[in-house]
Amino acid sequence: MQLFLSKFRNKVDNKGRVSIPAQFRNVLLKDNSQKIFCYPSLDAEAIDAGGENLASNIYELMDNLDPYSDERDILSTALFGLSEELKIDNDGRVILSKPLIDHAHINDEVIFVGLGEKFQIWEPNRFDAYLIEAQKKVKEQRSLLSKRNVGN
Amino acid sequence: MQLFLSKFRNKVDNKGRVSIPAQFRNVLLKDNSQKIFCYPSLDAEAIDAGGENLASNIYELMDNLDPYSDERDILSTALFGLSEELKIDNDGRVILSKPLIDHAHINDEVIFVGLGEKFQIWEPNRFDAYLIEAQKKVKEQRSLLSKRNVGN
DNA sequence: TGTTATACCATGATATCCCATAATTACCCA
DNA sequence: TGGGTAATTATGGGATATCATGGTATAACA
Repeated sequence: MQLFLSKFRNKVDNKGRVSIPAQFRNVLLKDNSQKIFCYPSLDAEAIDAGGENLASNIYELMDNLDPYSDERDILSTALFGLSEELKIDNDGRVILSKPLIDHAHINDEVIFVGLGEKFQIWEPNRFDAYLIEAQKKVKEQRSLLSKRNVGN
Repeated sequence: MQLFLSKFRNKVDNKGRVSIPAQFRNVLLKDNSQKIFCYPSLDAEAIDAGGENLASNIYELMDNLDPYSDERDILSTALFGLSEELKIDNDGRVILSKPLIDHAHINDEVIFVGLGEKFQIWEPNRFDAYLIEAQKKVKEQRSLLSKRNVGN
């Protein structure tokens, strides 16, 4: 499978349309997708997205549950109920739904971030803040590591 | 598209009519249904619904139970006794029956939630409460769910 | 006859399709 | 290598189709 890599900043026009970066579209095509599968990210105020491959991963999770159990209904409410398949139009654009926009606090611009088998869609400022936090954590980890090294 | 995905909020007009979301209608068409098969949800104050596919799955499930078992009696009463087939009119609407409305405490608006092979119809406020619980459960179980993925 | 369900029509909002354009990138060949 | 040409891309706008929803008229019914 080809991976989603790198990041791109695109505009949301006044009809709510956003271009999927061409590089990502190419990955999706290899995955046989004319649509993207998305859901609100569990850990971040961002949208998780991908092609058939990502979708079927989620479907497989559900297949392991008893079809008529309470547990399955509850999990599929959160997984299927909050997921969406967005059609990619002839110009390579999608329209993000209101719930997804709200979850990620998206305005008139977004950042697409490749994460390998999936990608995320962020409001640019929030993504920057997230990056800074992430880098801070990396540095903390590193200083912990180097302290151990001092002992040698 | 063949699974019920995402959620939609629609109005119930003063004749009791509700539009089935177009996306769901498309799934039903693939399933050859001009009607929806509904019954009061066993574990929730909501309506379970789907097309031919759901109906036949439930028949099948019933067939596999011992004809004289309590389990079968209870299930067949709970499901078939209370299940209904609602005609979809030319504008894509159905009229919910009084018992279904009562079970789900529906007023003048509903939420349609896709759960994969079926969907549910909720009174919006009750759904919101249920969704919060569902999200909590997904987060709890996430490590379990994602461990299965590691194998890939 | 009054009541309820069904078919039909109207409308505003939204989504979808198609085309235009400017900017960028890929390509080719001297 | 350079420079010009052709594709690709992101983005905007207008026209058309679809959708949810309300209303009216007709048919079934009891």
